[in-house]
Amino acid sequence: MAKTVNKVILLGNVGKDPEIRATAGGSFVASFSLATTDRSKDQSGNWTDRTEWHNLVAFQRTAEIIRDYVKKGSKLYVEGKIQTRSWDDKTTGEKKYRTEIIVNDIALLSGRGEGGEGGGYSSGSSYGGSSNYNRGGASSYDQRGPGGADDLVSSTEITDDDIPF
Amino acid sequence: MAKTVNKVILLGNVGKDPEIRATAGGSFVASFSLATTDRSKDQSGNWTDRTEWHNLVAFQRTAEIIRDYVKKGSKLYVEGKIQTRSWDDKTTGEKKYRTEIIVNDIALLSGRGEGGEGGGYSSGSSYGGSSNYNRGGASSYDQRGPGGADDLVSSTEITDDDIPF
Amino acid sequence: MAKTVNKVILLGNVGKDPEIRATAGGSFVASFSLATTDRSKDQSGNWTDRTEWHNLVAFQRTAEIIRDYVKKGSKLYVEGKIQTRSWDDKTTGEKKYRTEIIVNDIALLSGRGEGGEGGGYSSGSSYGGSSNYNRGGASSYDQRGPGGADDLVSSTEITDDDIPF
Amino acid sequence: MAKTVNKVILLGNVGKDPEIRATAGGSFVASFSLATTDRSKDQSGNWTDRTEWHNLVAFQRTAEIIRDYVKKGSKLYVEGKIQTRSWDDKTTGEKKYRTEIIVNDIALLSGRGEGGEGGGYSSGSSYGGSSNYNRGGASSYDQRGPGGADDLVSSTEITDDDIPF
DNA sequence: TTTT
DNA sequence: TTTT
Repeated sequence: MAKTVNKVILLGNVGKDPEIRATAGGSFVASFSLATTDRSKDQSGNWTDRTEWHNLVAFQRTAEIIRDYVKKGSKLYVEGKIQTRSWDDKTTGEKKYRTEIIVNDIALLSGRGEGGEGGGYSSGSSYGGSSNYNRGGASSYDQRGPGGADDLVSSTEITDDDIPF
Repeated sequence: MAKTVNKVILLGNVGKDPEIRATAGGSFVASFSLATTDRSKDQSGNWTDRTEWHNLVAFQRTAEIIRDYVKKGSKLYVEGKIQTRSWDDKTTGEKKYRTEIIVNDIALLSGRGEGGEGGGYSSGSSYGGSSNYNRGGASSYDQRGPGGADDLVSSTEITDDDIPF
Repeated sequence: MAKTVNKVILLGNVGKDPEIRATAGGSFVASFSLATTDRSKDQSGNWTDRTEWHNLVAFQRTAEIIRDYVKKGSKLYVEGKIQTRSWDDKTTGEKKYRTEIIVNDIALLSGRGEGGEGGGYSSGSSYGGSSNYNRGGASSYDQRGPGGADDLVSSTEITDDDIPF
Repeated sequence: MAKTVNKVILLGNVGKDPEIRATAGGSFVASFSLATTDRSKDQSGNWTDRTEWHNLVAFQRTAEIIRDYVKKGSKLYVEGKIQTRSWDDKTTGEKKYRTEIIVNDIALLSGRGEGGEGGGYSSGSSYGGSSNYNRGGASSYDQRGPGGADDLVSSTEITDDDIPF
């Protein structure tokens, strides 16, 4: 039973390709930004748009789905909670804050091919970074057994059945 | 019609008496903090609580209701949206950020008398600050006509009809 | 200020082309169904999908947007509230209930061309029904002045600027 | 990952003491109604209140908390989803529908002693029905070991430590 | 059937 | 800085 509630619902577009890190324990963390746009009237009575950028962080299975299917421009529905981390800046000694949305669940609203100028869902390219992972890799969410991700890359035609959710 | 969604739902307790400011135009702004508590398992598998402090800002009529009925300890349901303001620190020149919840609607969950060690809903005390307002003052939400706030303070018994919502 | 909260958030697909009715006062009402799908484990531990059909009702400007841009298959984000109407069945005398979602806001998640086997967003066809209106007509939400909807139909290439939201 | 969203947020008052049933497997089901009130303007421009009654159903641990702590008049925050069951009426043969909110989580907003004219949280009374359970009974959520519910009833003073959440 |  |  909840004693308090801290709930966020966002629907917007991803600003850049997500950054994926692996933890020592082999789990994944995805970080990315999401833009929402508010239309409101200014003092002069004119409608103006204000874009809000949210810092999102996702873990584990959700991070893997993001790694594999979310890229710059993707339209996403997100449920999560607000969390603010604070630390003391090493140089200035100042208290610093960063507010992030801890993602609980997402719904992908961009079809394949939509949502970004980059490659498709399985680009096969690799950054080569040590703890930087790339979409298109095998996901623990993919439970099709041997063949898994390779099939995803090599199949001549990708059907809906190839998408593991 | 919305193109994007930026929605926050919070239920928690107010950390301090809200700060109320008046704008040049005679409108009100209420600023206050709200605590939510998350229970999660740490690495050792023990349940630990983490308290999250949210910075809330409310305007106009909602600010007046907050001025009049919300105080330290009040339990509150809040709907709003996330907004991050940024500015350049004058001394260090650094970019600074502050994330706030812009309040759209609230529901007061503390009965009168609950939610704080301080006085009741109409303390009658005054800070004397130039643009700092105190609960118990006349509210534009109070539409009882002449007598308004004074009656609220002087009446021997406050009934439900005295609460303007 | 709210005393209670009755809030619904849905994201799903429209089951049929919406029905549009006009009120005596010249306002519009849109009725349509929206499907959401729940994945849960049955008694045997197998994942099963259950589709839930929601009856949605929208009014005024939102109804017009739905008339003009929503059709069978459209993916939609909806905010609203739950409302149950009841009446006595004329033949059996029984009390009957119908629960509907009163739509407050929507976000269209299907691009143009997506979301339905039917015509595009501006079919130009007409049912001819007395109080049955068709997408593609001039909308009070369309504020492009003279030319409005006709341009929408006749233009050789529809750009984003043609979509009035 | 979600493909669709079906989410309900309610904050209101419980209409009657919840009904608790036990399943053959020893699990619990709680059924109760919750009222929300909408204030809207009627045709004449007057504010009118409309009370909406929601049928809620909770399972397992949540059902036990409801059994033990929720009663007529309790103020409750609820998260859940909409579900409509249908069946064929045995006598008339008609299709019948009942829309219910399947409860995922609750937050109790009535303090002990608040929210109902009836007894306290541990009335100790029993209906005697075979599959009808009463608040105050032993809960699997209560992990105080031997003594459990009896202690709850017989203790001269109930402290916060007696509440298992 | 609740609540204020 | 809240609350239980």
